[in-house]
Amino acid sequence: MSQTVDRALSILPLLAEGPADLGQVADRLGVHKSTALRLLRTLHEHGFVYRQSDQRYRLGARLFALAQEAMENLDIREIAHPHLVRLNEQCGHTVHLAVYEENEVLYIDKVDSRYPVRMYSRIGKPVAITVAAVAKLLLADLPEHERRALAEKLDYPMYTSRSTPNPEAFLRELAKVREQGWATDLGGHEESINCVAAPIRGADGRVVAAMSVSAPNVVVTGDELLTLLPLVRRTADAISGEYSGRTPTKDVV
Amino acid sequence: MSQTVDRALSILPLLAEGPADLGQVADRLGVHKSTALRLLRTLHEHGFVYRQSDQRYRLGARLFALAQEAMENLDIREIAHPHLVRLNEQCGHTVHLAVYEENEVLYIDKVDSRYPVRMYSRIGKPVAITVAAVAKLLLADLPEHERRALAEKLDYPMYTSRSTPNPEAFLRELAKVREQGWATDLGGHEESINCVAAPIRGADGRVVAAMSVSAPNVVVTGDELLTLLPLVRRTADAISGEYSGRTPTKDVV
DNA sequence: CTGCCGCGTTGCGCTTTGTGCAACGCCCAT
DNA sequence: ATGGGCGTTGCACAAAGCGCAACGCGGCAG
Repeated sequence: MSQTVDRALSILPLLAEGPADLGQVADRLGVHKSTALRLLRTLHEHGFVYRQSDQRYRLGARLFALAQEAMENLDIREIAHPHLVRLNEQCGHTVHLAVYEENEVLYIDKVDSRYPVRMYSRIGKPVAITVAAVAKLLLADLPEHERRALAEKLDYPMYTSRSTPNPEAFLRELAKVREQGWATDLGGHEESINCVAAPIRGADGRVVAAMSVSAPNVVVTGDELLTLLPLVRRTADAISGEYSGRTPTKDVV
Repeated sequence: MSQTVDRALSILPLLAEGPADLGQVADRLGVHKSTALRLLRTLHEHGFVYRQSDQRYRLGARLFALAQEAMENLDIREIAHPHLVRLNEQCGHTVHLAVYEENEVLYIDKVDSRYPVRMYSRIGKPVAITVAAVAKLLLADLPEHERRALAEKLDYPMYTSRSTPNPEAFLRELAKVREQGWATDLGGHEESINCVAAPIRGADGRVVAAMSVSAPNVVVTGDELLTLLPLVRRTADAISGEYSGRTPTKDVV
């Protein structure tokens, strides 16, 4: 809607691919060099862009800072974290927390079996939305038409022979998940990894996040993992309770 | 320089503090609501901003994607990674890679003793610049006046009794580090953690990154850790060699 | 040593673009 | 019912961002 801002923002993904000099930026934006210069300068002032010694531009540190900060201010994440840790202590496996946002599913927290590590490494990268157990839960809760529309336009990469192959199968799976209130991924993403997941709901009953426990086949079989389901669901419900018990309006300071 | 972009970018840090509604954004920007709306819309189209169910805006997933992508495209990181892994295999301790950028030091890679994990959790957060061994190396290489100016304006938090207390001590430490070509942090950040670090240099001899090995006191004493210094330096030199051997211009595709 | 080329940079006149205003519609709370 | 708060829209005005052309600088080649 705003041309200038639009152009400026378009620079960022472009630089994400790698450093570029003024001319390259101007060309790829389809604007005059002087225009690109002004935009880059503005981005620079805000620290979104950095000028390395060879004069080329690359993305700046401010971007990381923002991503980091945004992450830490997610309410659900904050509330859920201690629960995830406790679940991890109880079962020993990797625990994930994920949210849905505009056609993507993001991991926003992780507790690994060894010790707590936020798996930022996954953030931003498209999660395997067609197979991940948490993704199924999040998508299963979308309104009918939105769910259908999304299913149609997704890609269905066959990570393994058990990956969801097409929109029809996916929608069927989502219906099932919606019905039963939990989800699994049995080797659909990586042959030897199984997951069980449960939804976290807000006060209105809508699914606001999903959590899962993952373990490799060699440690526990899919069936054994399923015995953890009650525990996972209980944890998810505890988080749901705490989340929806919150005061709905929370001031921004 | 560009008012519109300037305003739009100012929205992002503001939202990083927490979700905000249109009125709040407009107020804090000092612009009319309709203006704020247009800016937010543009940000939204680019996925930098997300509208949650209560209509309030928060930072969007695209931000994470960008931070992630930028990270992965850092040349040094790519080149260094296998070396870090090998060093980790040899000594078993945690290995870090860090760069300096506009008054901050960022970790850009990590190999933990257990298994490889990118410590993105640290990214964006200010590294303990006054005590970290890698920070000393990176700052020691700055031009005299810049180094001095930076040292003056830094804070000197006393993480432990061995933390660098003030600018004078810091500049002395940097001079020493500059001289000897390596650095340590002996319990300056956390009482029981020691690090040894070595610089990675570009073709022109400037320090482009620094790497370190960290281990808790209980595993190896500071003195024992120092015996690893030759290995660390050799690794750093190997990375330097490979890095500066590169073709200087690298096309952006 | 000198002249050329490529690059980033600057100042400027034109007009597109972003701006603030005021009015509207919606929802919630009274 | 009714009022207030909020997001949203259309519009007229002028500010702002735009591309152009010219400049300065450094590196490379003749």
